[in-house]
Amino acid sequence: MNRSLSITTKHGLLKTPFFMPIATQGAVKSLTVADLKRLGATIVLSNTYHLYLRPGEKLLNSAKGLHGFMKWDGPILTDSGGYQVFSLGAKNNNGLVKLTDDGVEFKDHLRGGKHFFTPERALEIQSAIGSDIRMVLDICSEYPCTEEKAREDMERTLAWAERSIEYKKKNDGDYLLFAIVQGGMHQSLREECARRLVEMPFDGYAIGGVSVGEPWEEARKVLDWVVPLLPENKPRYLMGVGKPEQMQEAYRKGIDMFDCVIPTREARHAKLYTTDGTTYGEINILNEKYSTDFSVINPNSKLEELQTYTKAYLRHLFIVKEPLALRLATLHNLETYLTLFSSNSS
RNA sequence: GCAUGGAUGGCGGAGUGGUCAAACGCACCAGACUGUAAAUCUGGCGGCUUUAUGCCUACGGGGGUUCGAGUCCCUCUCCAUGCA
Repeated sequence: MNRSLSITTKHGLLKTPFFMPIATQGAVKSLTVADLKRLGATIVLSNTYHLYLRPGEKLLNSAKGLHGFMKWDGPILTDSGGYQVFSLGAKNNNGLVKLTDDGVEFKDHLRGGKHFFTPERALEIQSAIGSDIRMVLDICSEYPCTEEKAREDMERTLAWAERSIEYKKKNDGDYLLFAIVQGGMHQSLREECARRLVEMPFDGYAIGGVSVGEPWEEARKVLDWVVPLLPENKPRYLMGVGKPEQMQEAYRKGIDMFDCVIPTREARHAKLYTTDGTTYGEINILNEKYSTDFSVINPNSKLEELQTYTKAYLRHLFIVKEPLALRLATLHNLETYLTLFSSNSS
C-alpha cells in the first residue's frame, strides 16, 4: 500500500511521504537553500522558540517572514516550542521551565530572560515566521512517565489544541494547523488523545512524545494505537523519528511526514548514513580504517562533490577540522534521508 | 672551564618522601546522538591479563640514604641561561 497525499500550502504542493530537513534557526546547518534544492528537499522545518529568541519577531516581520529572510521559497513547517519545554526543562529538571494551565514560562538558555508562551502566543510568533504548517503548542511527556503525569500533559495539550483552533478562527488563518497526539506510552491515553483531537478541525495530526529516549518497540506500539484513529485523508506526521528503517516502517504503518536531527547532527559528528537503495548502514568516517579508503563518498550520488571526494579525504577534513567536512557529511546524510521514499512513492 | 636551572608517558606539562602507572591539555583510538542549548558529549590511551582492590616495567644513566624515592644525597650524560 503506497499511501500518498497531496498537501496544498501557500508555497507549493507537497506530496507525501516526505522527510523534512531541520533548519532550527533558519538554516540547515552548513547548507544553503540551493543545496537543499539540489538534494530534492521539498519542505524544511524550523523552530518557533529559537527564532523567537533570535532574530525575533520584529526582525522576521521586516524581513518578510522566514521565507524572505532565509530565501527558501518552498513550504516551511514550524514546531511550536513544545519540544523545547521538554528538552530544556522537563528532560533536565533544571528549573528553566514552569508549566501552568495557561501556558509555559521559560527562562531562555541564552540570556536567562523570562518568557511566557501560551498556545496563542506560539501561533502569533509562527505568524511572524510565516510558516505554512504550524504546530500547536503541546507538552511532550518525558520517558518514562507515570500515567498520572502523562494524563496531565495530555489534558493540557488537548486544551491548548482547542485554544489553538479558536485562535486560528479569530485571526488570519491562511496556514495549516497541526495537532499533536500525546499520552506517553499509555494506550488508553494515546487513544483518548487521538479521538478527542480528531474531533477538532485540524489540517493534520502529529504523533509527538516519541523519540524521547524510549526503545523503538514502544514508539512502534504508539503508532499501532494511534494511526488507525487518525483520518485517512489528512496528513500524519511522526515527530522526531528517526533512523531510516524506523521511518520506512512508520510509513508502512501509515505515516506521511517525518523529521529528525539525525542526518544533520550526526553528519557533523562524522556519522554517515549510507544506502544501496534497499538496505541502510551507518559508518563512522573517523574510524582508522577509512584513512586509506580512496573510494568516493557515494558513487550513486546525484551531487558531483559526493561522487568526487573520497572517504579518506572526508576523514582527513574531519580530523583537521575543516568546515567542508560538516558540509559534505550533511549533504551525504540528507541525500540518503531524502531518497528514503523514492522507491515507494512514484 | 665555572655558576645556576633543567631532564617525567607520542607531545606539552603537573608532581617535591608513601594514597603514582603518574593531574590537566593536545594528539591518537572507540562509542553515543531520534519535533537541534549539540562542528557536541562519553570512554580508552606503558605492557600483560577475559575481569580485578591483579602482575610486570617505568619518571635521562649508574650508585646510595630510607621500611618506602619521580620526589633526598653522590656521580655521569645531555640541554638552557649567565660568567670567563
